[in-house]
Amino acid sequence: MRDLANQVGMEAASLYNHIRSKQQILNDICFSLANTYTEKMNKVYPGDLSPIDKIKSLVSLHIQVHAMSSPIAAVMNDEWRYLTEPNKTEFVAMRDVYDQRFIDIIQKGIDEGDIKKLNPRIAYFTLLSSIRWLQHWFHANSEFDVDDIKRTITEMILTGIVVIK
Amino acid sequence: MRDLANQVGMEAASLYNHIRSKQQILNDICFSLANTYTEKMNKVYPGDLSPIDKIKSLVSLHIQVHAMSSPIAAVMNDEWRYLTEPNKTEFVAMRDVYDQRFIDIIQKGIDEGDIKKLNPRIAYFTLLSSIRWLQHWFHANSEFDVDDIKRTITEMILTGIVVIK
DNA sequence: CCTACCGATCGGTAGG
DNA sequence: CCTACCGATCGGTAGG
Repeated sequence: MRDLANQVGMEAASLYNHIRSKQQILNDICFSLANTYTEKMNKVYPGDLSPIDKIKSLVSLHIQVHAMSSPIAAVMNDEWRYLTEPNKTEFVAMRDVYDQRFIDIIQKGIDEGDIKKLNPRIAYFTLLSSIRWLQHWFHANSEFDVDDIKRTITEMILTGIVVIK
Repeated sequence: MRDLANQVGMEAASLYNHIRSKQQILNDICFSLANTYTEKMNKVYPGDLSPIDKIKSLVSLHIQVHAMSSPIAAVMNDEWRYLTEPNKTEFVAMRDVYDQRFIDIIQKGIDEGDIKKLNPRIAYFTLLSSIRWLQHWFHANSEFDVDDIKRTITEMILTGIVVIK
């Protein structure tokens, strides 16, 4: 809190005229992002897109979030476990629903013959995880271009790195 | 340190008959793993394998490390930034060499026409990152089987999730 | 928004 | 390996 206060040019004690507690900041960060993801899933999941296109659309949001606000994404990804109850339980419940729907989409793709017969949970974690490095490496002055990243990551998830001959 | 002492059944102060400092533990963890990775790279990099087979071999080690000692992998991945000097500089230097050689292998695969024309740095980070979820999800009583994970992740990295028709 | 301060906790040492 | 303890730091409050 001293570091934070210093960044905005005041004493730590003065921060408490603007926020309730350190926990409240964590809470706000985690749920604002969780809501963004959940809203997107609520739109995409029941829609008419093919499973592959649904995955493309969700992956695109994940990359966008990491690129536009990577510190926020990093805090949610790494610090959600320090949420206090009952917020932690609520957060985990939201995440579980999101995970399950994403896995359902993968399973549907498998059933329709468009996605390989992989373990859908392993495929899901591998897919999502492949985006996470952005939270450490992507920042405003990054050497990387968002569209280049979006193209490359999406291509790798869909068809890998190997040239098929 | 109190938690750690409690786990091994002694007082925090007694720990210091066995270790020099908390920093020393972090140091030992980071460099023991960094050495494992560096030794493997020193063997694989100059070898006769094709770039694709070199990548397979390195990916296999990464998965093995995460599966066999995921807390160690998690500590190195997430806490190396709290290393003190001169250790931090040395660690980063080792990692930079490792990264560069891995990227060289990808570049060679591109030059030889076996790997798609992707940005090799983006491809490298995406590839490595896709393994990281194991540090949070894989543990002794995990629902997942190591060989199943190795097969699925390797396949996804190489040829993605889509069925080519 | 600041000064002054609190109780808890941290990594670690002295001395046995 | 323990008791006793230290100085630093943490999130946060009282009172203005």
